[in-house]
Amino acid sequence: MKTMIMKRAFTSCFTSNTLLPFPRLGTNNITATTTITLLRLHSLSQSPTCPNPNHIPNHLTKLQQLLLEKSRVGFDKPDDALQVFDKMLRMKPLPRVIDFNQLLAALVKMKHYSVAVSVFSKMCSFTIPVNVVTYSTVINCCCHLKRVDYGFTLLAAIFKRGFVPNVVTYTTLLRGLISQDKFLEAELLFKNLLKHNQVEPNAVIFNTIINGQCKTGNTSQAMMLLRYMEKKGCMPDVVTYSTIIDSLSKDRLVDDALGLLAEMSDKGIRPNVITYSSLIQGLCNLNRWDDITQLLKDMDKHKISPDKHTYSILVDAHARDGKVKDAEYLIELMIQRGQNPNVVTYSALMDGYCLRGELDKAFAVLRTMRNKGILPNTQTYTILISGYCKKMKVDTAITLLEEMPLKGLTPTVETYGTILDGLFRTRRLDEAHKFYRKMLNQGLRLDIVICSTLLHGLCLNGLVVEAMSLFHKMESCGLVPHISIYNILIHGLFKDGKVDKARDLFHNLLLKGLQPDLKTYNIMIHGFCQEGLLEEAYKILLEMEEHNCLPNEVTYNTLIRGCFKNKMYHGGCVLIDEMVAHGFKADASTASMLFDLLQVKEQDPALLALQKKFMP
DNA sequence: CTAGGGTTAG
Repeated sequence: MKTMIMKRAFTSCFTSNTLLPFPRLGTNNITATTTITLLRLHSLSQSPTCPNPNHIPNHLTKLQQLLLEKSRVGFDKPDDALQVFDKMLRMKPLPRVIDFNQLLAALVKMKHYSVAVSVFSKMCSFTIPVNVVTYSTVINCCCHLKRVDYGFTLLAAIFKRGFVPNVVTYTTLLRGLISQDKFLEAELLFKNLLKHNQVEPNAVIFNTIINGQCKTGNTSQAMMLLRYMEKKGCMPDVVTYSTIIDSLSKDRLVDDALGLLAEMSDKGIRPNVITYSSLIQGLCNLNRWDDITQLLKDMDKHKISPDKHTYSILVDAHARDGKVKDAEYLIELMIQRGQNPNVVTYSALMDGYCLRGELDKAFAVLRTMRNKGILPNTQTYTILISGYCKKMKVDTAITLLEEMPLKGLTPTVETYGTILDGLFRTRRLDEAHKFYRKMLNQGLRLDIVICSTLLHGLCLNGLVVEAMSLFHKMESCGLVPHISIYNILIHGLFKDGKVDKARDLFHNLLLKGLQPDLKTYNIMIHGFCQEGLLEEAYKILLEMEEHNCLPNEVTYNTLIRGCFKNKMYHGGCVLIDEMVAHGFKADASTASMLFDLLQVKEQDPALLALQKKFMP
């Protein structure tokens, strides 16, 4: 009870009213035994095909063989495993713990987590001996079922029965916490485990925490933890390096990632296909094709074959870059090399066609998938729906949306977001409202992204009042508005002529400690310029410099046009000089405005000065 | 040697 963990465990124990038998989780449609399975099991257990029957002293070994075979090949369905389980229950003497554990492991392999949990529950009610391995396996199932709380209940049970949780048990729980976005709790638990010497940490537990740090955007801390484990004599392995390399690649710090690749190779840790795939993805995002070619050559040299992930990354990169033909070729290539493309691969290709607006081709990909027996999933549909919406073909998009449930697919907020965006952009407000209600009725929760879509759509259609009320609703729901949400609203308010409200909202975000971004400032400058409030616009320019948010080409052009529009020719001139000094150029719109001004005949000295300055 | 935990694709 000295440690955090113990406290935690026992708290969980008391908060959950059932310790044992284990609460049933989710649905498990375990049907009655089938004759066929029974017959197969029967023939297997008496099998003359056993390599050497004389070496099988009793039925336990046969069972072991069966289990080994099954955990290698996998049960065809959870029922099979349950058959084996029932058979095991009737054996005398009872099979060893290890055999039961193997059975659970086989279920985990099939991802039938809730079935595994109910088997465990039965084991408990039949008082079949279990050990810490059994518990760890079941904790893992709970974590996969997004019930880390039950995982901790089980940890309490481990203590209660006098078992000692080990590094695997804790690693499983840490991973469970991290997968539930509870990284801080995971980190705290980990620190306490080390502090109180509750575990002898190994690479896997470190890797789990490192992965959590990477997932929460703390790659530099992950790097520090890597150095720490080296210092403690726990050598990082290929997973440690791959995890950080992947994170660096996603942070666009591919050169640092390449540095780590060199480092691991120096230390004799061999990179694998995952390491290379992560790097290739990072390079793809930066369009560094030459480096990609080099890495593929390295892989070839080290006899590491690209797998379907590697190919899918490449297909996706080419497709997003508009090179759909190359993407098609890559798919051909991967098939030739025995890596079968799957739904992810084809969805990436389809996305490429959608981006190019080639919807017929995108739809053809869907047909190809069907011909190959690859089932399109929710994301496939969302990509296609988004493609149709972008082309303003919202009716086709709606048809696809309505087709989804017929295929057993459930639209996500993302799917609805795409449809709603399409409806707003085609000004079909009643339907937008209808689908919004439908989305909520399906139990889908609003998130920041869908809110941005809605706010943008409402503002686009001049419904700023409705947008503001949704904004307040968001805040009361505990959704923390991101700066881009403010950008949408401020822009909408200005467009609607509500300068005071726009100004208020801007000050509001400052009060909340939110940092305006370049877009915020540009929107403010644009809004003030439109209203002839040039001084306020200029003050924003000074403000952004103070806040280390340097103005860009858009900032200057907006302000310069604002000056000209308001006949402040001298100010415009000064700003043009300043802009040029910063290495920016007048954009098309400013240039054409300037060109028009050169034709104006007026006795304004500032205008004459301007004309003199810019007259060819 | 024998059961449980870790890294990659939209």
